[in-house]
Amino acid sequence: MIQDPYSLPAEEFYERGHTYFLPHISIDCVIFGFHDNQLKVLLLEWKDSLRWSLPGGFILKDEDIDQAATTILLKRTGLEKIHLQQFHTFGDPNRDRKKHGINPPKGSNSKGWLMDRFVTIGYWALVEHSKVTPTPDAFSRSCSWCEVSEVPELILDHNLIIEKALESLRQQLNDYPIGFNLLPAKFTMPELQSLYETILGEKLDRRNFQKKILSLGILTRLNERKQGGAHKAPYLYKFDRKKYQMALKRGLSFGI
Amino acid sequence: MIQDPYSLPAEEFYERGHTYFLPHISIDCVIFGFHDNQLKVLLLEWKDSLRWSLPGGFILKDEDIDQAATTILLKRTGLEKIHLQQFHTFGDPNRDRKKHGINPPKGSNSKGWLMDRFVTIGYWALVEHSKVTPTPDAFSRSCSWCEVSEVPELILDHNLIIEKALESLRQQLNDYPIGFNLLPAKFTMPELQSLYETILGEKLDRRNFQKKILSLGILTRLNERKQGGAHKAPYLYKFDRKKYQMALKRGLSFGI
DNA sequence: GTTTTATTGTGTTAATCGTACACAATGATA
DNA sequence: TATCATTGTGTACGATTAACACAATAAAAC
Repeated sequence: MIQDPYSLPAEEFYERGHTYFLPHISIDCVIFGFHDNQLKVLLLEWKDSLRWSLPGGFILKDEDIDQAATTILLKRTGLEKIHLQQFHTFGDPNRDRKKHGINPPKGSNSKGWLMDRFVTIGYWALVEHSKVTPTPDAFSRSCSWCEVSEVPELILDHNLIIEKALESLRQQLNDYPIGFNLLPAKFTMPELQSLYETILGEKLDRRNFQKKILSLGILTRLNERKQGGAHKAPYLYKFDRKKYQMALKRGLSFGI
Repeated sequence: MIQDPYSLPAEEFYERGHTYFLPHISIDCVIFGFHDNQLKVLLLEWKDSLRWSLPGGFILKDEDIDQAATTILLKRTGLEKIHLQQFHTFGDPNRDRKKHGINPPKGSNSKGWLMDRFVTIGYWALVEHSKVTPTPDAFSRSCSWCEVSEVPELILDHNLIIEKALESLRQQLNDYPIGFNLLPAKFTMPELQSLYETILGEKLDRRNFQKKILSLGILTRLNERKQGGAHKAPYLYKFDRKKYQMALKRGLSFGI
């Protein structure tokens, strides 16, 4: 028994995965990034080049499910500390590759464990786009960012999973200041506003937005401005974890 | 193969359950009721009389997980149409009866499927207390209501599951008008307010509460008053599903 | 270099919403 | 018949949100 079954070649993973993992249970991750004023998700392109799917994985027989999700995130992005959120478990009995006409790799047993019905636990994650190294898994030829509104048809119910993840993300963005996880350490107010507008899908008033965000008292304005863009250079801000902790104690009222 | 494995005697269920259900996956239900101005949950007392647990069950190999939860609800309450909400999946590897010193029934195989590690999908449900017929399962001697703040120590992480369910319920109660599911068809404003106060754990102003609730435009005041109590008889109201649908379309702003 | 342009930084006003609060009406009880 | 606890209703104030205007600035155009 080796330590990391994900390092196995695809054929062996397919034939022997069931000795490592809980059967019938998987994890799927909707990994959000923000780039060029667009909200993107990380997708895998299969080696047969005809199918796309969400990054996913399985749960070791003695592994915590959050830990399993963290491992998947690390493998696909190279990042360790990631804002991670379980949001829904999908249990339609048609979540079954056989029923969707997905065949096992050539030469493999067509009754392999991967061809069973799976209940999948959905997680979404927020990552800083520029820090991610998209890395395909053993079954994929590529791993790449895709704008949320341009996601192609994915296997099984993965399109539905993205929809539900977005819904949950919008909800959370309204209740907690989690948007910073999608931006670099230093960012401008217009960048933050654009992020909110993109995710929530509505235009916001520039002045009221700034007032609201600053009133939370969790940002520090730096003595730097973002140079390079055309027009007036905006200030840079950073998210202040200490201020955030203090604000939490006295009760943080959010809602954009 | 019979149709309903839950009808099996406990011993047979224990020995042969794995032929019907997905392994390593369970469902646990936090069933909320409101009575005597108290929020209650339905608990099972085991036949050995020393342990308590949440009502739960398993997923048939070709069954939808929401359907599986609905079946559990029906078995324990006798009710069919129930407001049901999946809220979290619990996947600590220590969710394992062996690790918690829980023994299988006497004479049974100590390596039975029920002794494995389980990932459990948590649902909460809102029911009308007076309509429920609490019904124990094959492993339990009783099924009864327990005030939320007086829940005894339960098996595994079931106390944690209740905590998380409550958290999710409070959140939802703030976002959607779901409280009516806990009351009879006809109810008074003081009853509804008491329900909100109990779940949210705070006193509310009587007049502002009424204003807010009525402004939603989803209640109909009946030409009846609730007789019998001491003091002035309050009006009866009913939740109006049609008005609710219309309100949803024009955007329902909630938040108590 | 000067002008133009799009964008940033900031503050004021009006409208809305939430909170605090008072008094008359009612039904049972004393 | 008087008392009491509770219900039904309305108003005033403060806080929050939404709408809106103008000066400052950095790059680009001329």
